[in-house]
Amino acid sequence: MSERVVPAAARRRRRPTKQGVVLSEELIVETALRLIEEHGTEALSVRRLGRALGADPSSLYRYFRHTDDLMLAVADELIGRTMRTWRPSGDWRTDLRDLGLRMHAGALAHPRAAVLSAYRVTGRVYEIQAVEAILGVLRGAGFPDAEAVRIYHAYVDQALAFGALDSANTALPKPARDAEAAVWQATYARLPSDTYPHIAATARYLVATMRHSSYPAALDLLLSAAAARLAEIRGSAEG
Amino acid sequence: MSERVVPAAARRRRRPTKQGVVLSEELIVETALRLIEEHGTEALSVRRLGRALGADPSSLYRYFRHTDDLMLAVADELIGRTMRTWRPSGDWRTDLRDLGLRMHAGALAHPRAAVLSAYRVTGRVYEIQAVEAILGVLRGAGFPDAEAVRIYHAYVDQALAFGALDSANTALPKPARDAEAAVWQATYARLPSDTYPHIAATARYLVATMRHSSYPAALDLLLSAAAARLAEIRGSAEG
DNA sequence: ACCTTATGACAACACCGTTGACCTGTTAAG
DNA sequence: CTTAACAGGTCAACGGTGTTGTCATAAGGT
Repeated sequence: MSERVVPAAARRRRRPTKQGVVLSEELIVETALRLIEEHGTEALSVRRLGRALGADPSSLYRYFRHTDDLMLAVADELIGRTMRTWRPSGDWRTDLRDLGLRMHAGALAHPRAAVLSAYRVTGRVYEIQAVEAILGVLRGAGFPDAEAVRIYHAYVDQALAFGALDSANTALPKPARDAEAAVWQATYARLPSDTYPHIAATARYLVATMRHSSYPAALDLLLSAAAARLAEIRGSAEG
Repeated sequence: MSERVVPAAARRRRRPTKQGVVLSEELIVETALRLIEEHGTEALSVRRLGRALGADPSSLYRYFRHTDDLMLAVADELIGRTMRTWRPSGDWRTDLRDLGLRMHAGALAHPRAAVLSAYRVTGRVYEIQAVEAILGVLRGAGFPDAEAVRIYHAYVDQALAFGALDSANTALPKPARDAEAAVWQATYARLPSDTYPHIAATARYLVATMRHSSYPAALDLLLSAAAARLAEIRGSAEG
């Protein structure tokens, strides 16, 4: 053993697989993403990925230390794709709203990766660029550094957390999701108004909104609060 | 097979295990929670739980259809514990803040259950009570129904999402967590200020805040925005 | 006291991630 | 052009997982 994984830059001997495929970090990451896209969250295992690539599962351990490492790479690629298509307009609130929704959408498109990337710091290129960009928007808007960091942190974690939450839900096997919907219709919509007055009174709204993610609403609340804070700051700076 | 699981109410023959334990849904749920508490997230598997109970793993399938069902039961018990110790004061903002922090803390204490309960509707007793209580606080504060539901949804999902996010992080094996911390210190704190001016400028704040959960900050932002919205509503109602 | 049957136990299945030992084609040095 | 080193692919195995079909038995109603 000693060191099984060789850093991508130092790779030289491109020996093809028995089935003729030439492996690479990128090919593996792409295939993993494709697998998740096509066959859902649970389709991703080292063994299946090996099969999809036309390589022995254990070969992957020449490129990634564990499954986790692989998932971090996938996660970073995801961040990269989101950032690559983002064009800041100059208005901080619009930009952060837009970016938040993009990150959320990206997460939904790749549920399993989203869950992993949400609670891990990849420390890879794209992640760093994203951090820089968001901090830039906030500081550009006039938030003082400490405040910018505080809001940055809440903003990013919120996007990641909702992304993970909603995509975990998305990734449920179909019967389970149907069961969820049924619970709302069957259980919550029919609770008696004497024991559960508040639920009964709002049942129609509840059933309607529960279908959609609450992320946009939560995001708007956060941005409103930030805007209010900024107005305060500007006011006291002038006064 | 046909139907392996018998509803709790209909159980009659309390046959003890080979090792002399009398199983029950409650005992299983409690043991599962204890196992998570004592030996961390990964200590929970059907087989280990069976061992801890002194029963064959397959016996558990007489009580729960799959692991998932079991986890939902665990999740609901968690909600129950949180609600049982909550004493509303009458001030909506204080109460929601308090409850949010409690839910978050509860999630952190039981990482694996938190992750599961975050994206599932249990439809069980305690969950329903929680929904009723929160809606009650919001409507009592004067939010009109549609608005109350919108805020309820964002509030709950945010609590669950951050709970899951932070507890997933908590549940990382120790070496992985140390690695995370190292990434912040080693990578982010040392980026050159010419290519990453915003990160460099705020590095000290970044490193400091990244240690703590951003949930309290996010919660406060959400509640501020809700308060602002409420003031607006009251204003237009009077005017 | 008997019979039914709920419920526990057993054994097996198909999967999983990971690793140590082995083998071989590529490549760089002579 | 040959050759030797070794990166990188393969194989087989380990110990784990959730789940299920089948069997055995003690509890409880009659």
